[in-house]
Parts: sequence; C-alpha cells; structure tokens
Amino acid sequence: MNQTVHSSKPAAKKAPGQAKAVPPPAKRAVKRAVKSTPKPSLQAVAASRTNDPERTMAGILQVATTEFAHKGLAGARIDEIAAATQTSKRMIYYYFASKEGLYLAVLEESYRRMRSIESALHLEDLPPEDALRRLAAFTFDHHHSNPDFVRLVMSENMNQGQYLAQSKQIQKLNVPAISAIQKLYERGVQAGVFRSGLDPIDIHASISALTFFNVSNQHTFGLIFKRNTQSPQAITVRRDSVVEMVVRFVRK
Amino acid sequence: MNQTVHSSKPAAKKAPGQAKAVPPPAKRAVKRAVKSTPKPSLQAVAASRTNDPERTMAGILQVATTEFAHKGLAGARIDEIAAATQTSKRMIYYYFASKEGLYLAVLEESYRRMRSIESALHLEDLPPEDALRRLAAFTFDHHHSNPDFVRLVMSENMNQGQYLAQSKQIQKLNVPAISAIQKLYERGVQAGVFRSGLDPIDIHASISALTFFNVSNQHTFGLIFKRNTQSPQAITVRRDSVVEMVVRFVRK
DNA sequence: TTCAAAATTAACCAGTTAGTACATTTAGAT
DNA sequence: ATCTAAATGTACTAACTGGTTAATTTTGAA
Repeated sequence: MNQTVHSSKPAAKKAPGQAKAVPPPAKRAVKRAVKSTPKPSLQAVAASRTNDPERTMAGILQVATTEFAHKGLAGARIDEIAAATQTSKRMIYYYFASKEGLYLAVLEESYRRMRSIESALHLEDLPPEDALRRLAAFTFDHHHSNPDFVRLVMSENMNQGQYLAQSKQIQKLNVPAISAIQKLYERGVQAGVFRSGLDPIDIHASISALTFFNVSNQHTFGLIFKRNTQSPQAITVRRDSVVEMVVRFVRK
Repeated sequence: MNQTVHSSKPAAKKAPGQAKAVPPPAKRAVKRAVKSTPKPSLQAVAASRTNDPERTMAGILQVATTEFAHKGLAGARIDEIAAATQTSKRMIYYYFASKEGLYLAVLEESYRRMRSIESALHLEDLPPEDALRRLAAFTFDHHHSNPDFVRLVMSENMNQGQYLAQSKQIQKLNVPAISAIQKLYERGVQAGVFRSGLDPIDIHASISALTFFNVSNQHTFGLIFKRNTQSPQAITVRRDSVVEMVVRFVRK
C-alpha cells in the first residue's frame, strides 16, 4: 500500500538460477533469536516486521518435518507448509531453494537430532548383558516416541535413499551408534557371557529391525491381526519380548 | 501368472455417478484371456479393437502395482500408469473409479497373492525346530524377492493403513499365517524343545520385523553403514543370522 | 438380424501446485 | 545519517493432474 517509488536493487545475485539445496547461511542473527521483545513500538503495531532468519528457518523446518513425516515427499504440499508457518512460501524457496532442498534439510536435521540423543546413554557403567538390555530397550522407546523420525526414514526408503545419498553430513553420524554396541559386545565376549564371532552391525540391524518395525508397520500389522499394538500395555509386552530376543541371540 | 480374478458380483449400473472403489465385475470374458489369437482379421489391421475386460483389468493392475510400489499413492501418476498400459486412462476410471480405488485394488491383489504363496509351505512334516527355521528362512526370502509387496506395505503404513482398513476381504487372510506358526510352536512345546508361554503372534511379529526391515530399510541402512546389504553373500549371512535369532528366542 | 448393455477411445477441463517476478522493508556497517 | 545486502511479502503463472464428457465399437442374447 505504501507506494513510494523507491528503486532498490533486485535482491542481489540469487534470484534466477540458484543452484540446488544450498541454503544461504545467514549467520548473523545468532543471538537475536532469544532477545525478549523486539520493541513492539506501542503504536505502529500493524505493519511491523522483524528480520530473524534463524527463527524463520527453524520454524519452516519444524513445520516441514511434520508435513513430510506425515505425507512423504510427494504427498507434502509446499503451500500447506507455508500456511502453517509464521512466514511465507517465498521464504521456503529463499532458504531451501526447492521442495527437495527442504526435504533434504528436514532429513538431515532429523537424523542429527536422533543421533545426538542416542549418544547420551552410559553403557560402560553396566555389566554387558544389562547394557545390552538397556540399549535395546532404549532403542525401542526411542523409536516408539519419535514416530515422525521413523516415518521420515520410511519415506526416504520409498525414495530409495536418493536424498540421503546427497547428504555429506549424515554419513559421519553412524560411528557412535556402532562403536557403542561394539565395545559393549566385546566386553561381553571378554567376560565370557556373550558368544564370539558376531558382527556388531548385524546386531544393530536386528535391534533396529525389531524396534523400527514396531512403529513403522503398526497400522497394517494392527489391522491384519486385529490388535492394538500401541497401547501402553502392548508396548511393554512387546518391548520385553524384543529385549529378550536380542539378549538370547548374543548370550552364550 | 495370469490368475483369473473372476469376481461374481452384480454387474449393475455404473455410468456416471459411480460410488467409490466398486470395480465393475465384468464376468463375461473369463476364458477369453487365454484365447491365443483373437482373429487378427488379416486386413483391417489398424482400427481393430478387442474387448477383453479381464485382460484390461489385469494389465492395469499389473502396471499400477509397480507404479504404486515405486512411488507410493501420492507420487504415482494415473497418466503414467495409463501410458504404460495397453489401454487408456478412461479404462482405469471405468474399472477402478478413482486413483484411490485403483490403489486399494492393487493393495488387495498384492496381499492376496502373497498369502496364497505363503500357504504352500509344509511345516507339518518337519521337526519343530526345523520347521521354524524353514518358516523364518522362507519369510526372509519371500520378502527379499518381493520388494514391490514390501514397498506397498510401507506405502500403506505411510497412509496409516486407511485404505487397507476399507478392505473387507483382506482381513480374513491372516488366519493361515498365524495358525501355521501356532501349530508349529505348540508342537515344539509339546516335544519339549520350545519354551512355553510365548505368543504366536509375537513370534510372527519378530520374524516379520527382521525380514521386512531387511528389504524396507535397505537404502538408508546401506547408506549409513556403507554396506551393500543386498549382495547375494550379504543376504545369505543376514538370513542365517535372522533364522538363528528366531530359533534362539523360542528354544528352551 | 437386431438391440441394448458392456467396453473402449479421444479430447477436454478445472483445480492444484511448485516455483517466480517484483516490490519493499530491515539492519549492520561505514 | 546513509548505504547496501539480506530478508520478507504479494501476486502471479505455467505446467501438471485427477477426473469427465461425449461419442463409438463390440458382443452376447433374444
């Protein structure tokens, strides 16, 4: 509405042919996200805008995570994501360049968050079998209480991992998950309670399979076997079964 | 491969305002699908048309199965399915009423085919533990060699099972799968080789989880742990591990 | 042979959707 | 205070996509 003809430059270089999934850094406003009230100015209330790239990006990512987790890459709608955000569709393309770019960012962020939580277990303090039980039970709960992450991984497998394959950052995050189980396993072998010759990654695969499936396939499984697989009681029973299975597999 | 569907529902009326997912039966041309050459007529070659509803439906279903398995419900394109068919888009709507109707038909057909294969195992002839090994190994191979089915189930779980929930037919197909494992398990308990107190459905869930995950999550898992999980050798190793895990879980 | 229902084709359409052009405002640096 | 790049909002569009209209051909049965 303010029609002052003010010729300014057309937003610099990234206008037309922006490459792919290379979000502009925006490293300035690091602290500002927390600054309590950005001076509401008490009278020019309506038309005020606050630049806050960090918050804008974070907000988009959060909304997009839910959307992609629920509908997958193809099913998600940029317009709906934008509508659920505090900002506009234009900002999604400004920061993430494309729907695929946003999807990849969501994927990376989710993996990162999951791994960081995982690393907080202290398995070294426990006897091998207890540690293994704890690891399995924790993984089970972890998947169970993060269905959006599980769904994103399902979605990405539907995409044949083609987006995760583009991510340089993600593939470094595997080490801690495996080194934990590897140390634990070797301790158990040394202590004579675990049989030797097993592959830590294979053990990890089994734990993941059992705990992931419990979330990922809950709908079809529950439907076909007419069971509520997600009631607190059913979850407890199933978790115990999974833990027992893992332990019996490794135990001498 | 060409299993005649022959539904025997009321043909009825189905011109414009067709309801939902109620494919018109087309019960006439049951035998004709196999008739070798439908009289090519040798001269009016170009403009000839052959009515063959069975083949038309089957062809659509086959193409649609691949498409939905690869791209999910939202990602699949009716136009692409139609293009890959011998027939036209109009026929898809004629027989399946909507994209969702086609998807549901694909889902039902896939479940039906999988279950019918499953029932061909003869576990009664084997000692309990051997039978269990065979069941687990078979399920593993079954999933491994039917990735499209696995992907359809993944897709349907992304949809929260809302389409499978609409299917009246599917939910009858569970019984054989469970009764087989139940009998087997009870025999094992009786013979003193299996511990008692286990739930057959829980055992089935574990077998499914381990074998399903091996296919469903192959891409992300392989990427993160830098492993080719699908080489013949890796598959053999993994199958042995899965079988061993199942047996150890049940064994006394 | 006739005829109506079933099967099929081709062109068309309206709503949706990812992505963009362009104008404007904010805010750090000088 | 001024300047410029970064950040943001509004309105638009071209292509896609599920679905339909209307007409035509096939076919089994009377």
